[in-house]
Amino acid sequence: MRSYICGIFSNDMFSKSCEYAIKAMIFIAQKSQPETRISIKEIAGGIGAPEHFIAKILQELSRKKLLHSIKGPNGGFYLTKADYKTSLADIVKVMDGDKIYNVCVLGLKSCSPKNPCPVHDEYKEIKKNLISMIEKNTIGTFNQKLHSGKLHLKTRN
Amino acid sequence: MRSYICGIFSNDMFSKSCEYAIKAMIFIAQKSQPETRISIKEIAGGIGAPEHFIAKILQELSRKKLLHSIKGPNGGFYLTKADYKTSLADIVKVMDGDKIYNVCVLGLKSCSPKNPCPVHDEYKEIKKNLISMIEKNTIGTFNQKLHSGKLHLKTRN
DNA sequence: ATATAAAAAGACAGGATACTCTTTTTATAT
DNA sequence: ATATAAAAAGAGTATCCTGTCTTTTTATAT
Ligand code: FES
Ligand code: FES
Repeated sequence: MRSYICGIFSNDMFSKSCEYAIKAMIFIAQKSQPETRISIKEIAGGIGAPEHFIAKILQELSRKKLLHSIKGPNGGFYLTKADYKTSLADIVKVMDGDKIYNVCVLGLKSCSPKNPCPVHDEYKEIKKNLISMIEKNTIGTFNQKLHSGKLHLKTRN
Repeated sequence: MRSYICGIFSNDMFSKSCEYAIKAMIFIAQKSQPETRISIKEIAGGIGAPEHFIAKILQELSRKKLLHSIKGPNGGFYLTKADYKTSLADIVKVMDGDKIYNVCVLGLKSCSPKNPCPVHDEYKEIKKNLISMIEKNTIGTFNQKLHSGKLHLKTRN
């Protein structure tokens, strides 16, 4: 058995970058009042991610307008009201592209009913649910749940 | 956006090794009559995998008794009747371990209701379906479908 | 204007998966 | 017994994600 730690099946469901991106968005939503800015250091500590690594990710999210930032003293990251409508799917697409919609679980060039791999039919429904889930859930909905106090963001339990 | 090709979400659902393992098992089941042996070369060609790479994978599957092999002239790989009962879950466990049962999609140390990450509840049902799917589907069931002629194994369409 | 604080950007190191190449072992046929 | 064919095993390479470090840019406060 390979020692590689895997996700749903063999790999992580999300890339590490994508995991951190989702957690960071949720953390910022939770911590920031509208227009309050949070620093990279605070975010990194809050979600248990390497500081310089999460910095890169925040830059990417910022470039794609999923969050906003201001440089200089008292600067930092923040979300606008509109940003709370960002879905998990939006984040995943920014971090890893839209492969989710056409990737075959067995590695065929593309997933389609015309060229189905052996597990295509079995996976079809699951895939639909997965996509529906990440499209429906937004940062705002997670934020509400977090305030109920039972959810965790840090890697180490 | 990173150029990394991803699976369900960001990563491949299965590792490449696991994909090849599943395809190889299905291919062998399809090609071999009981006790007929198939060579590495034939398997590699049949599923579109690198020859020496699939060799390693077949060795691993063989060590774990998911398939059988004989060395020497006229040697090769084959499946016994019992081997047809191998489930996708069995293969995944051999190739990548049983992380599927306790990995958190957001990278927490473990997935549990006591320490839920923000997407835990949304993911719970999907995870159940995924696990159920790979546990129910066996090499034998795929083999029957393959013989209907519409399924594909090779990476390139 | 200057110092400062914070993000943005660039370059680099580590580790794991994916893949290749070579040698060894073993069973078969002659 | 010997040659041969095929899997088993070992060693090494490439690529990519992950993570670290340093420098640059920019906005703020004094
Ligand atoms: S073709 Fe493989 S999952 Fe659709
Ligand atoms: S705790 Fe994250 S998926 Fe269960």
